[in-house]
Amino acid sequence: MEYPFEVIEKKWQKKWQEKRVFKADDNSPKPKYYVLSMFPYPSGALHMGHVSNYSIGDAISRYKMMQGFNVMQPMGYDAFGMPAENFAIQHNSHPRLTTESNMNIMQDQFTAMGFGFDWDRKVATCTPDYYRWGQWIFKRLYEKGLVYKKSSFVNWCDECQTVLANEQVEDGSCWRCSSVVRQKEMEQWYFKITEYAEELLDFSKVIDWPERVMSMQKNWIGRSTGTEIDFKLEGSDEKITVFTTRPDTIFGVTFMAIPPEHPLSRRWLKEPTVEPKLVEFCEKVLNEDKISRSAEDTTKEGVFTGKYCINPVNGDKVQIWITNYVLMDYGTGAVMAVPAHDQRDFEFAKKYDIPMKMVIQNIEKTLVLEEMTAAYTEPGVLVNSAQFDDMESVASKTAISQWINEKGMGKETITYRLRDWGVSRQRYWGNPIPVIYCDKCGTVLVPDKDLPVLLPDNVQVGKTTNNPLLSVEEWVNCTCPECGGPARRETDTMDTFVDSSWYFARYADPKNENLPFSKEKAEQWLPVDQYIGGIEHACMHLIYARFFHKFLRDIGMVDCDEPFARLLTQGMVINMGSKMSKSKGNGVDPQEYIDRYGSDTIRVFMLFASPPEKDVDWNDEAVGGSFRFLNRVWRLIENNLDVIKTNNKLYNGDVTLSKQIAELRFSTHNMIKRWHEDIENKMQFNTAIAAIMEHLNCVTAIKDTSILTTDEKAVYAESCMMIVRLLYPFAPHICEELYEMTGNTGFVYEAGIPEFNPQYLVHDMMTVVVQINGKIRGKIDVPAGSDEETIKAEALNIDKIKTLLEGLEIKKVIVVQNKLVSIVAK
RNA sequence: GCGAAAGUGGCGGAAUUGGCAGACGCGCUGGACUUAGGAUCCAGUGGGCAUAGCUCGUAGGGGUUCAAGUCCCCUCUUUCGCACCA
Repeated sequence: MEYPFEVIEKKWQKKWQEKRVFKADDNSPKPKYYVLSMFPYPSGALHMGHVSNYSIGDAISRYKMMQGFNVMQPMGYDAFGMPAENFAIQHNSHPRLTTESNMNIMQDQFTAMGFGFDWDRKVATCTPDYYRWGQWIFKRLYEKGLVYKKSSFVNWCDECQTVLANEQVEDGSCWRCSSVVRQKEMEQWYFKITEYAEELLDFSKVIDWPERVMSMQKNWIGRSTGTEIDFKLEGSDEKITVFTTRPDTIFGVTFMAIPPEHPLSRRWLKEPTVEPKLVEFCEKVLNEDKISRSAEDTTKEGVFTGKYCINPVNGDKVQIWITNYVLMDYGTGAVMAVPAHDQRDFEFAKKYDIPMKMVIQNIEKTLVLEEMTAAYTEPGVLVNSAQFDDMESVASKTAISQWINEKGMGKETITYRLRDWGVSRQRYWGNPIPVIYCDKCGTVLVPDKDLPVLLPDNVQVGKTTNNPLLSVEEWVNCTCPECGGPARRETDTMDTFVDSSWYFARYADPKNENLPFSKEKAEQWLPVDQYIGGIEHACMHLIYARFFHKFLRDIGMVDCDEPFARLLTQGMVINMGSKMSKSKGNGVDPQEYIDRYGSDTIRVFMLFASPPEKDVDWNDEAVGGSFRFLNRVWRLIENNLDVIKTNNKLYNGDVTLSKQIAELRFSTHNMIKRWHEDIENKMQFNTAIAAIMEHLNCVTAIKDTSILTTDEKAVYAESCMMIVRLLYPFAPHICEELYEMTGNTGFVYEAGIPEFNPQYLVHDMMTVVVQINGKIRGKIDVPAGSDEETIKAEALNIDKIKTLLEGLEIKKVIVVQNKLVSIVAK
């Protein structure tokens, strides 16, 4: 017989809703606890990843409710984005319709899973009352000089007709349609996230983040200290600035390398005397896609420009080459090439027969320039470096850098790998950028009172090769807010990562019509105490959100430094060793299993299968195991209703119990202790559940309760009820039902959090292991707390030990109280 | 190449201020009850052997220690992140 999960899950979902159990109260006197799981993209169905993610969040949330916190666990939808638009194109529909219908379907699934979300705080990023405030924040960023527009080369997908972020390009192809991505020069709006690079590297204000995520972000931001050095162009006052981390090699520069995108390259290409092969080369490189151009095995190529610059430290004439291996958007976009001491420059110089100059000699003084087959990049002693000769190369870095600074030839500086965030997207289904272009007034921001710039519905999605919004003429054409003359709207929309960069703050004050959220509400609820989501967001969403939060702090909207105090990155749900995906055909639909076993079983399986940050391997048979476990709990309570009902809470603690029942009491309190530790310290729900299973085994070993005394029945009743209460965060529906069946009123969490009694965790007798030379040879039971001498004597008195020790000399005996005796004998 | 994490039964995974390796679950084997079992219950389940016991065993090799999955050194493998970042 299976327990009636279908009936009871519906029943309790309804009750929770009726009693507003998960409503986060703005006026509660209880301390707040904000649990947040990353909101989903409304794809139309919850997948196993969501179920796993939200089962973790819900377990934490309900645990905190038991502890008496005023818990806020909100949920919403990351509802803008390209998939909806592409789907609409294919099915000749409208993104708004499909998105709304998808959100409705998912809402039903959320309900069926019974997750404890406060739906009154729901946020859907595609609604005007949400995206209005994204536009508002865009304007605040702009006012602070953190938004700018520039032309640069970006990843462009012809098929999808939009710019792609770097992470959306896989092996040179579009992640969605697999067509080849090319580089296209476009005007784009950028957020100056680099302004916050230094602070984003500082994690001292987070409480608990995975080391892994922090190091990924540090790596991504890529702080690098070095020196900027100015090289004057020959016969001109104009200069070309390089960034180098190796000022110690400055005397060894033999050429200058710049990319085709460099302003000087672009200027020289337009000169009438330009060599055709230079133009040809630049065109070739610029048309190459970013991925293959930057691949490690790409051959280094270049063309000499015929121009020279002057090395400021020694007046050397330096050839300027346009090359394919220098990046325009890192450092200054120009590299001083030192072939003798940089492998890339070495390869290039060899290929084009450019001179080399050795300026660092190894300690043994055995380096010969003509015999080098690779650049010498190790530390050494400076040579050919004027007054710096004989200086140790590492120490010379500072000395040379200071000297350069004093002479006004350059300065020490810090460069980041992190680039400014390009937020323009040439697509329809996103947040309109609140900008108007006027022939007279130039770029004008839409006044606050006119926000939001509404996304029009009557757009011809997919019918144009330009921005879809261009097709809505009555929307594009507008009047200039400043001069009242004719003007045009910006037709790019914002990257959807902008929408998700502040949603956690909107949940604190979701209905606010005057601001994104009030300062008071933000102070009340932020930071998020526990954030849960996938590791794949480590370098994107989680950096963007920290950036936004710090900006919002700087304009006085929030007062904490970090948005997410604790972060848990949950693993993926995989099937037969690989990630579930449609293309692999190994996806598993949660709904099928909700129907078969109920949501409590799915939750228990997810949480029990492995620790939350590890991948969960989906296993049909093991799910059945979780179901069996819940059935065993159900039967235990159902079969013992009388004993539990009449004896629960009767136990007064100070009575004699049979050995078995004393052991049962130990098991109960041991379970409570382990449950607390596993959840509180390690968030290891798998071992917390294992502790409950072990205890269940202990309870079910008692077959006949009729022979028990009243006190023993009370202990038994407690041992049963504790299962119901401790299982609650993981399998809430069945626990609410069992709690009610056993004569309780209200909800399980209202009973508070069970605490163990340390008194019941003390055993009278302890088993001590006896080792001879490290091997276990026997065991003894001794009264707890026996002194070392007694234990030692007991151990040496075991017949078997005596036999084994015959003819041996005891060198040493180590006694560890309550644990073991280790005898060293020869 | 650089950086990080990890390697424990047939499987998912427990156990680290060093102290009985394999908790809990899946699977498997045998049994009970059954017309039946994808139900339930009981027993067993790391390998080997001369099987009341002994012995080997936490990727491999060395070391420290009375005692090592846990600490130290070396090697291998896997996963993830970054990858011409000057």
